[in-house]
Amino acid sequence: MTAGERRVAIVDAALQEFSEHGFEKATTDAVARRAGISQPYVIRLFGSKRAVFEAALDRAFTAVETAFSDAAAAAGGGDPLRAMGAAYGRLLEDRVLLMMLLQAFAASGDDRVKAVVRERMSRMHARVAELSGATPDRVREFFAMGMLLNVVAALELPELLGGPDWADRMCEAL
Amino acid sequence: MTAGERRVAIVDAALQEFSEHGFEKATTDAVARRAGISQPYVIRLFGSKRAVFEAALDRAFTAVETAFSDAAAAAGGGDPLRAMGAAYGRLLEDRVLLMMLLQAFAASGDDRVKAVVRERMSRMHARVAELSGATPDRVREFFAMGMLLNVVAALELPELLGGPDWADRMCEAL
DNA sequence: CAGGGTTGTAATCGGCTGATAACCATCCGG
DNA sequence: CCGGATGGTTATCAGCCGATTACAACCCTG
Repeated sequence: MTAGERRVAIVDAALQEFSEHGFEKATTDAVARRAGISQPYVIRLFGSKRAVFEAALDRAFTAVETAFSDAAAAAGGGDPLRAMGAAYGRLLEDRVLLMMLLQAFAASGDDRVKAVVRERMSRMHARVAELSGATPDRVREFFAMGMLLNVVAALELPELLGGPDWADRMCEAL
Repeated sequence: MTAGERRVAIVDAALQEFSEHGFEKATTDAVARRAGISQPYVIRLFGSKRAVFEAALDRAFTAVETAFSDAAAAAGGGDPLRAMGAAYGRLLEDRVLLMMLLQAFAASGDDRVKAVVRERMSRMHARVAELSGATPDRVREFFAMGMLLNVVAALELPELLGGPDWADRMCEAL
């Protein structure tokens, strides 16, 4: 397997580990085992644990951006913002991407992570505003609901549906 | 100083450390130094690092609940939900409480943390619905905007006001 | 088939950190 | 003044984890 393919596999594994455990608790050894290789090789291909984290974060943001672009393109005559919201809801299903974003927000105490997140969020905001043509108020509400859904995903509230009604109420936004 | 007073001081220190660094990266030694005592004493008074975290989390949730109750009580004839939103904005100013909540969400990969957060969020949701008398839709939007503000606080976007316009747009919700 | 680049591993190190154990100081009631 | 309860500390351990080093297998290409 080429180093490039290996890198992809490592980012796959890293996305799982970091999204579940966060930057600090996730170990490069767990990433390596998940990718089927040895821990030192992970470090060698990326240089450091932080670099692996940033690669995984980059993929997560890129996936969301792609989903938004595709949804807007496929919206046709409908409301692009609603189409993007539905696309985000679909991303929610596997929980991994969204948890990764939440972990990145939480890791923003670190200045480098914060800089990356700021830059990507800035891009995403501009892109959503451009694709949707919506008012600033609606765009803000769109992002607010997205953040709520991140937390809903983190707490695994969908599995509570049919339970306490507050979970229902929050989830029906989809 | 009595053990009870010491516990309060430790929770104060823990709130700072955990909110900034998250559960994993924050150290009991840093908490101890901030509280002006030795690291083993922190462990002895709380039993474990996790217990310190949970105590700090409890205080954060309680502070928010108190702020909401006070705001609703002081709302008079005005809109209680708007008053609570303003109160949340005021809490945002010191960033610590909100960051603590965000860290708790991120730490929800841990089942015990997740259980605590679910329970407290459930209580808070019920309380807000009761105090405000608002429709489920409005209550959900209220929480969504709160989650957005958490992220805004984490990324320290207010310091960007006057910079890229997306930060302005998100912050003007206050 | 020589040999260098590529892909990978085993062994190990070194620092950090939560937790434990043992000990010490101070205060106060009888 | 004695002795236990209370409020602490120092010293130390034991495990984890990221990173480094040195080495090994493989595969092309000339």
